Amino acid sequence: MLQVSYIRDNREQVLERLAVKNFKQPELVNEVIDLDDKRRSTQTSLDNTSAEANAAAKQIGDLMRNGKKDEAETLKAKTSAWKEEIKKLSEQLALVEGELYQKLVLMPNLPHSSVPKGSTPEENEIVLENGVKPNLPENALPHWELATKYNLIDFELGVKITGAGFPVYKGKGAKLQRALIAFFLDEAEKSGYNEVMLPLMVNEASGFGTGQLPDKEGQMYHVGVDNLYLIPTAEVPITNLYRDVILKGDELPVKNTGYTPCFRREAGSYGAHVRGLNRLHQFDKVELVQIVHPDNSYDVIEQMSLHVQGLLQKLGLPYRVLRLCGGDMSFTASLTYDMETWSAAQQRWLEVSSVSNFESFQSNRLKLRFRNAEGKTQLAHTLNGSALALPRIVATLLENNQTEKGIKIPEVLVPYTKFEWID
RNA sequence: GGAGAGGUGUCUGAGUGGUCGAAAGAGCACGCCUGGAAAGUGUGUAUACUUCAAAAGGGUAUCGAGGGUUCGAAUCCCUCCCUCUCCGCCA
Repeated sequence: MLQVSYIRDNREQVLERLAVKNFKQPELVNEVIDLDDKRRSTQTSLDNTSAEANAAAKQIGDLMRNGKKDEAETLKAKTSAWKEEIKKLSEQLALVEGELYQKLVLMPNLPHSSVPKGSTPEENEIVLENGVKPNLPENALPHWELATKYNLIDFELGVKITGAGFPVYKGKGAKLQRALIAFFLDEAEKSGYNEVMLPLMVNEASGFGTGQLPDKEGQMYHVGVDNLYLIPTAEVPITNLYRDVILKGDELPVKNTGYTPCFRREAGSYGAHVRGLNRLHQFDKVELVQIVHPDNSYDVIEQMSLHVQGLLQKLGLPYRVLRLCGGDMSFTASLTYDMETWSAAQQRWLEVSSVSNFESFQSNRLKLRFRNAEGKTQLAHTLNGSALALPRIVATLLENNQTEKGIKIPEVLVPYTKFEWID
């Protein structure tokens, strides 16, 4: 959520930057400012009236104590007008605040100046491409066939016990999952992240805090009896750890990492592109979250991008980094890098990580602040990134490393898998 | 799930209708003291809004959340949430 004060002070710039995101309702900017004017004037009237009523109440108390009952009664008689006024103004204020909030949550975050204008994925900027795409033989198999051939993943069994999109990993397939999780967590720790293990369900307040609610409710699984949501990403519980928190200046940066399964309903996505591991309802992911000083957040996003790239390099996977264009970015981000690996058998790029700077868009809603050098509270910047999401890594690993004699495990993973080949 | 107790500031904890944004202590910050530290001592120490104000400061709201009673609510009433203790169940 954007700060109203920022919108007020930077009206033209806000309009310009919203245009980069192809925002369709620029009129909201003026509406928000108007509503805020109304909010302020109503608040002022309410405050003034309350001040009068408070003064009278205090006076009545004094009169009673001094035995001047008659005077107290006279004054009492006058208070009903204030009470009515206060009630009316409070209702008005609640109404205006509600309207203002409704408009404000419709406004996306402002893109960073480096974000290219554009509306389709084709307009994303390719920042760099790294690694060698393997030349697979004619008869190379896509990962879902390899998974079956080597008895690594059973999609049918998942359907039987749960439904489509809930794969069952078996034998070396299961071990590979565990190895990747441990590898990613160890690498994060080396980069200074503190590991946390978290609830996989969150309450409504947390859903609001990171912006999944109210709009994206349909993307999460909801446990009705207890009104809890299965997390779509570890970002939700990790970031909400800091909801309503004021950090000391020297506590920044906060660097947390966590492994969790992620649950996404992905309603309406079917077809060839979601075959196998390409898109699932439940998948595993290691997430990085940082809370930083606003001055540093753009340095930090570069560091996070390098961390993710390091993982892909160590795994020997060809990848590219995209700077997302305004139209392809998420609602909440100011700048996003997507990392994609080359899936050699499918002959397409698969997104395996997304690293974003949210500036104060999330922290405003979370009320995540820190005490700055002047001792004042100030909204912190938040960033997060996957490092990494497992399924597509597994997909490209299986496809790209397939040989006549089996699938070769990358060297860095062998200490974790304890086997070098899937055969 | 049953029975009971309770939710106050960074923490402990007082406060049962007005003088309470809230005692006291601890912690923390700054200063004095000291060769240095401890002890001692002094001051300060919530958040948000503000078309009051240059600032100091002032006003308003907030004592789990939301409603209500009252001229006036941390304090009384109602609803909800949460925590603790005992019993039951259980990895």
